[in-house]
Amino acid sequence: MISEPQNTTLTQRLTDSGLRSTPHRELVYQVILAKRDHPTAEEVFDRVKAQMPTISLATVYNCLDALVQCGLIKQVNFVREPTRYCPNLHEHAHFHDATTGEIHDVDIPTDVMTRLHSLLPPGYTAVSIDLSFRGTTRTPATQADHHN
Amino acid sequence: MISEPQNTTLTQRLTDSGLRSTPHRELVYQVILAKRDHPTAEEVFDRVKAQMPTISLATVYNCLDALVQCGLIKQVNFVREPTRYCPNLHEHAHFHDATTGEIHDVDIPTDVMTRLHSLLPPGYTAVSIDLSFRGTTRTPATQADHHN
DNA sequence: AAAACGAATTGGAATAGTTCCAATTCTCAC
DNA sequence: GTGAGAATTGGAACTATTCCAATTCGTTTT
Repeated sequence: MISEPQNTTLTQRLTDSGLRSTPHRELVYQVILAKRDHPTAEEVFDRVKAQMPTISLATVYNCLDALVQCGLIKQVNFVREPTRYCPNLHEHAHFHDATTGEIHDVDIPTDVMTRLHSLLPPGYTAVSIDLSFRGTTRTPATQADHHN
Repeated sequence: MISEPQNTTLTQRLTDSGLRSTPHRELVYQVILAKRDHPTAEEVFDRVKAQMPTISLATVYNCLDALVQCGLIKQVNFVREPTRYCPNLHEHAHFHDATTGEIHDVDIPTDVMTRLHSLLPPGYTAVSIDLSFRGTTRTPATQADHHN
């Protein structure tokens, strides 16, 4: 069930950043990949503990930092919420549903990305762009609400 | 030195949101307007204390919340940094200079705003958009670095 | 103007999220 | 297998924020 190429990428990326590939880091990464949501460090901790009960929260933070450092995951944060982690490396934005608390990925076309970069005054160079929406999704109440 | 119309706006906005205009809230707002930066609650607290030494941090948080609620200031947050507050009500983005730690406002033209909204899937309604860049500004080193 | 009511403020305690640290364990290179 | 350096651990420390009960303040009612 463990896909070889992904681990290769992981190891590759880690060593590229001068970091070691360790079982802990691999598991943390796997757990984040497994469920395409945006867990907090605490949530990652819980999920990882299921498979590696001895791991400590400090190590989870450490692993997450390592993965962020080597570019395999990204940190996302919303106002007064704990930091969340996201394995989607596509350029994308986040939509934070104020009602359900859910976070959805929203693709951003390249041209929009380019346009955003072009808004910066001369001399400014952005290494990352963070775009997040907050709002609501249509409640499928009066419609056919058949899927959950 | 206190501009009358601004206070009127403040009072207006507060009462519109069912909140009272109080000396504390007025001062907090003034202090944020006075310096066009992006202070944390703690920084606001320090600045306010200079003029009103008895105010408590809890009250500062309360006042900031009130001002956010009535739409006079906005919360901004960056990864693993305390929440910052911003009196610029224009649609704008933030550029976080990774080197200096400074935060600069970046205007966003209406058409870009519109374009961003249009990226959302049907049924999604965004009440706010949060756009922030992280990067560096050109170090005026080899150039004429005459202004500080 | 006094009383009464609700909102705002206060200080301190509590909580949440994250980082730090010293001791231990692990991994890799030799 | 030994040594050096990196990773992990648990717990304490720290920072940011919220909560709470008591008090104060402003308005409105009378």
